[in-house]
Amino acid sequence: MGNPKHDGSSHMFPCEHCQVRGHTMCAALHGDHLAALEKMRVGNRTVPAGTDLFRQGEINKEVFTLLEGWVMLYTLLEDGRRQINEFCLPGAAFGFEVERDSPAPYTAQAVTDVRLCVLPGPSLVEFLKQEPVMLLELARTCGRSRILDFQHLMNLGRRTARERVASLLLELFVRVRMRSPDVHGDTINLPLTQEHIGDALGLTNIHVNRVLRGLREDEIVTLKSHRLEILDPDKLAEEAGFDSEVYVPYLTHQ
Amino acid sequence: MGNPKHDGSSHMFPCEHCQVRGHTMCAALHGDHLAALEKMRVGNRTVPAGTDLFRQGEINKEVFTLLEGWVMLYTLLEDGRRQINEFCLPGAAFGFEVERDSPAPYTAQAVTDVRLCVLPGPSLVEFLKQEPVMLLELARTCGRSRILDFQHLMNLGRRTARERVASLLLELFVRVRMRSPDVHGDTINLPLTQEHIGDALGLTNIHVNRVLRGLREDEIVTLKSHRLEILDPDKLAEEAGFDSEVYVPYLTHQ
DNA sequence: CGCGATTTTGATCAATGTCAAAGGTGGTGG
DNA sequence: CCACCACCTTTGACATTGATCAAAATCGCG
Repeated sequence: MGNPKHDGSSHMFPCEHCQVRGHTMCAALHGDHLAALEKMRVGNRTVPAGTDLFRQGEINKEVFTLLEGWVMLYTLLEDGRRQINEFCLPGAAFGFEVERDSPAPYTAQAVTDVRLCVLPGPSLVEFLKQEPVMLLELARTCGRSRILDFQHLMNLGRRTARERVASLLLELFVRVRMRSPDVHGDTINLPLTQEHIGDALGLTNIHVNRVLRGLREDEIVTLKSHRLEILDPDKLAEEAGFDSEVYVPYLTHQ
Repeated sequence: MGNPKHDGSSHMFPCEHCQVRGHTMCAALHGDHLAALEKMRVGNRTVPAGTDLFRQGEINKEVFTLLEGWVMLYTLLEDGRRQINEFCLPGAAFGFEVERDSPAPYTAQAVTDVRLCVLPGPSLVEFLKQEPVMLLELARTCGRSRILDFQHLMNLGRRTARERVASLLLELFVRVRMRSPDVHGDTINLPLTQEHIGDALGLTNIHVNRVLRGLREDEIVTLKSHRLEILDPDKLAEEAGFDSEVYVPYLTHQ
């Protein structure tokens, strides 16, 4: 776990060339407006897996946009129980301070090595007031995330362990695939441990393991050395109780 | 369950006199700006307990602001399992269509008799583009709601039944109390059945009942005929694992 | 008073957690 | 290039929480 590498000269990464801009609220900006945002940037940052971007209970004033890699947002109880609230994929933004000067109620930690774009929160808020279209996109994105949260509440509250695992794997498969529409096939990289999966689904890593074995034996999915392969998409969707009609639209951007 | 009573003449309820405006995104508006919003209003609406405002799977184009009573947002699985995602209290807004022309992924239903302010969604979106401060407040409110969602994810994923019940009761007590700062005392109206509580917490109504008995026997809270009395606030907070420092700020508006 | 909805209690069961320990795997330094 | 180590996965035996099934008691309301 090394130190973050910081790129001071932010003009080295012009927003014009940003690989994920189309998936972010920045997509709304062009020309001078985009240039103004670019001037505001703290810069890009690269951190190794395991790094905390900010911690539960501490004040955070930076807004991050994930360029590459996976980040997770989680909450801890005092005795160490962990709930992973969200897995962030490239294009996702996080770190907005919704309540001024309040400590962050969750931790953001890099799951893999990660590359981020960093903006100063307070300046961004001022900027957004001048750019209602971008602000609207932020609000929409937040709304979409809440729909995903609802899906996860359903997972935790009312689904069996097997349904939860199926649902999460399918969700992640769809989300990863939607970011790279030109790639096809039934396999993706999934840089999570079984403990990550358990902490997102309210299960122990041990039980996740047993469920994964079941899904493998039934030839629905396999998960081996961070590769997720979907053997039977229809059966998986059925196991997950995943209503594609309703939920896929909300997985697109995020 | 009667029909909704609709008030056609929206000028009968000027926004100036709105009881909950201070708790909503409308708080940002004054003078002509507020008048413009008022002109847009469909009007106020009164519906009896049990009415669906909109249903999962159907398109909804109205944005509701709750003026009086309780509303719940829930998601159903095909076999009838229900997850209540949120209890809305006066001042809460819901019904925004975050994904254009997509079916609502959850149902909004009145828990009690309810009075609402109704705005046409598409016009509101256009209006918000002209009112960045109000739009910012909308985004902030959505962000705050997500923090609550995270709290609920922790409930469902990592807390025991007793902790969940304690946490929900404390949350609702605080939220109800914060809306009427001049009222004091250790008792509030809680118009939920034990089945509502179970469906919000991923428990059966039967188990909720047993947990409530435990909390009553330990002289922590009593819940009888829709009155919630907090006998021992400190013990309750301890049972709930509720970190007031961190979470109370996010309960204020919503 | 009577009916449907809700609460309450008891007995039993199943899903998932806990504890323990044995394999694997990948990465690092000698 | 190998050996070691930390971390992760896998499996088994057993414990526990909360679900399920059944039924009685109570409540609110017309």
